[in-house]
Amino acid sequence: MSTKPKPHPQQNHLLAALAPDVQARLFPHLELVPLPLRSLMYESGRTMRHVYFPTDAIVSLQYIMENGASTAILVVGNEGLLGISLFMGGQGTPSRSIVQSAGHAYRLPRPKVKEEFNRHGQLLLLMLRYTQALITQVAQTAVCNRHHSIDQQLCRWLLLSMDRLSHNQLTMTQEFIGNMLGVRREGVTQAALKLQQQGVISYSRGLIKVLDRDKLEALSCECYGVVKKETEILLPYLPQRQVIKDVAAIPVVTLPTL
Amino acid sequence: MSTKPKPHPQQNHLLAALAPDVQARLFPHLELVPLPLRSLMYESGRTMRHVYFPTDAIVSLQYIMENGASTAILVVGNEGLLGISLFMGGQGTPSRSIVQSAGHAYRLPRPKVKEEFNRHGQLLLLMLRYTQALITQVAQTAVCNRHHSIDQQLCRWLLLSMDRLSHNQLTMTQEFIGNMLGVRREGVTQAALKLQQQGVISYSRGLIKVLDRDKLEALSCECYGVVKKETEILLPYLPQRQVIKDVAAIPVVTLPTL
DNA sequence: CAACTTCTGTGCGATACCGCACACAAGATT
DNA sequence: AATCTTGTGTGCGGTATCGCACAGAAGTTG
Repeated sequence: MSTKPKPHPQQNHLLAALAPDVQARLFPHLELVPLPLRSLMYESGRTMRHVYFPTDAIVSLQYIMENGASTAILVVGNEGLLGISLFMGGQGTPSRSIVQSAGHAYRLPRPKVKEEFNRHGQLLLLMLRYTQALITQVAQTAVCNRHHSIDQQLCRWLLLSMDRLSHNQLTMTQEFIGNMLGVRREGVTQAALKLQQQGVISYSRGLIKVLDRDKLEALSCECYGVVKKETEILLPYLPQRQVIKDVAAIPVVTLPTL
Repeated sequence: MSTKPKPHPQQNHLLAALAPDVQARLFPHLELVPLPLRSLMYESGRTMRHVYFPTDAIVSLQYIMENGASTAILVVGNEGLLGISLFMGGQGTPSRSIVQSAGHAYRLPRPKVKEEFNRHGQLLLLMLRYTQALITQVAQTAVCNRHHSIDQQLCRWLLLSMDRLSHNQLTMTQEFIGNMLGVRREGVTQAALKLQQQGVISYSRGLIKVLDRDKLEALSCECYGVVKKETEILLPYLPQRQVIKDVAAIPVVTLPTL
């Protein structure tokens, strides 16, 4: 086992934006959870027991149809959280959450979330704001699914993923992207080929490198920009505070295999 | 002017579900607003000043693309409310709200909503639960747009509208439905023809009558059922209470022309 | 009644995407 | 090296939907 440095809770923008006293209250109850590539964090019908705040992982939320077809409706990274039903009032959602880029998340158990909800403090306000941004993303996905080509949607998808990473490499096959966009793998192949020929990306066997981000944005549909702009209005980036010193004291948890 | 009986606040399920003391506190601050067919209740970029609780009107929320194409992502009737951004934390949303079936709504001004939010009472809990149901509807719309035929989506649309009416007649042209579904008018014509030939609906010049609701459900995609089921879990129907006696005392407001 | 507007029906070629089948290429396993 | 698995490229016919053009039908207005 190597001793890689633990990710810090402040890598998650929502946690980072909290006032020092709120951080001091909450952080002792956080648990660090490694999120391996392609692991399932949630499956329809189950009950979520934690809210997850990703630090360096990306999670996709997808709906599965009766015939097995699927579509991703949302991408969550360190700008957000997973498990809104815990404070919105439901037990779960008819969706599935899959780790799209390996990393970690800090999680807060349900009772603590409830406690914080009742306290009616800063965390609740942030969670609700994030939820509103989330709705925008889902809605724009609906519009995009209706009106835009696979080419455009692939660009949007790559950008959504890029924004939540600190580097420019994505680990996902065209088959996987097809599942996320709800289109055929061959359709993704065609679109990816065009992008590669234009020098926007390069890829091989599940490893995609983004070479020209500006061009990618230019080739994407407006949906990416609309959501980004709206999110920035709702969740303006707040300077990270440094409060916790002893990250090492936070326990590490292993997700049960699903 | 005729003296039709005013709709009662309790016709809105969320208001009806409130405890008597909450109703007593809130209802004096409600205003009745007539919602004429096709009027615009909200347009992207504006600031919403009220939360609207429809009693007998239906409102559609749509996103407009740069090229003018549009798609409805949500239908709101007496089961819900309009203006979630007022308590979720934003100023507005990049969407447009149009009255799809004439009727009325009671509205609560922003300061009162805020007050109620801070009180952290039953109304907030209900609004959040409704918001979660709303997310499910938007997400399912995204999936539906990706995977289902115009035929199926027309059925879903008719059912969504039917559920929010007390009768079986819809006043909307095929052109209008096309705008809502984000498809061509001709596509709607084809789908509607099939339904009429099967005796499921009959229609003429903007007036649609649903003749066989069961068949409509059978012909619809699963999306309708998924959302309905999820909504029923989140917002089980609560018996209506009768508290307010003097409905006539509630002021009637006219929406500014947009 | 005539003229006009609105709504609905229909035809036709173009296009995007699908489903399927298969070939090939890059790693992984033995 | 031989084999196997996984990921990617390609071709082909089928289908849903589009964009456009136009015709007819049902109300509306003058």
